[in-house]
Amino acid sequence: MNAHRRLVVILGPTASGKSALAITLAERLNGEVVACDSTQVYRCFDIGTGKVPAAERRGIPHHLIDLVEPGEVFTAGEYRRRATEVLNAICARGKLPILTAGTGLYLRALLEGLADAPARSEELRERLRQRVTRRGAEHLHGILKRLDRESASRIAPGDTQKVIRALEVRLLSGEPTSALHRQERTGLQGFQVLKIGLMPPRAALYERIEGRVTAMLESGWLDEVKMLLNKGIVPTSKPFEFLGYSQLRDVLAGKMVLDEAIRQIQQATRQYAKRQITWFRKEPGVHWIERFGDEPAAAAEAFRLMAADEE
RNA sequence: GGACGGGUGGGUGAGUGGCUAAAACCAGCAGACUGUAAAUCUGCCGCUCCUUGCGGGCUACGGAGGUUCGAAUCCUCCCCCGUCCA
Repeated sequence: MNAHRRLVVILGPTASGKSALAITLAERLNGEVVACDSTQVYRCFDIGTGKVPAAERRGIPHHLIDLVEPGEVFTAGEYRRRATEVLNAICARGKLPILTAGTGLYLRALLEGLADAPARSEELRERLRQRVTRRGAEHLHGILKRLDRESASRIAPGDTQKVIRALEVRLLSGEPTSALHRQERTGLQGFQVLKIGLMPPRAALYERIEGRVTAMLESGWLDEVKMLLNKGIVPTSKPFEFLGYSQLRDVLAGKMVLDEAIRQIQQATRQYAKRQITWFRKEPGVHWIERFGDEPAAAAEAFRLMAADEE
């Protein structure tokens, strides 16, 4: 009965114009925007994470933004739960949900589901991390090799973060991660999904990223960071790892000059965009538009795709 | 004019006779990714040829010569850069 509920996903690298296209589509198709972005879920970190200011939302509701405090840990599993709820609620209201996706893992978690694996355990992670400090990354990978040979062969010995997660799953569930991953997972139910990918030419994208960084600074990014610090948000909390925030934090601490920070932020953002492109390239069933989302031609193409998808 | 120090691959920068197409890092490109994902990690990275191999050829350490079986590494001259002395 609800198989004809629709979901539009707009995906693409940072600065490709996802938000602009989403708002345009939402205005004309009675839609609401749902963010699929691991950084926008954090409150107070606004400018650098690219949240669309309320004044520029043209009355379109935006969801899954400002979900947690800076000190909290947010995960793909949590995103999936919240997003599923929000999507269902939007449809129940008779509106069209439009997802703007920059975080590939969250999108996959939502659409395809996650394995039935245990959530993270800070205590266990701490213990494993200490082992790495004392015995080295290779040692931990060796343990994984004994406990879950298959996962060990797929994870590089130097990738401590992933080695720890695999061990965590194995130790907490008693089963190898590889086995859990083979089990059936349930993805998003009852939606007809249309994926639109924005892929402007690389050089133009990089240029836009550079301009975007300076524009963010002009709109008060540095003051935002200053306020966060004054408010007492710990400088080592998770969101301070986000692109730009660590550099601006260092500028305010007198450890870096602004020009150097700008250079580094632009560079890091380009590298990030590249990683997103690598991830999205293999996302199945994407209708690619080789333009920025704010170009009229991109919107026209998106509407065409929507209409074609209707049938 | 003189005394030192230095000129290395896109950048920084090791290397003082063969193990060096030349460490390491950065940038760049490509890739991986199931609960930290704006994170984390991996590969490639002078040109070229093929039977794609711990394969062949060519070019390369400011320039030109020289010593040597062999030079980024030693010698000579020259050109630049930095510091100091006049």
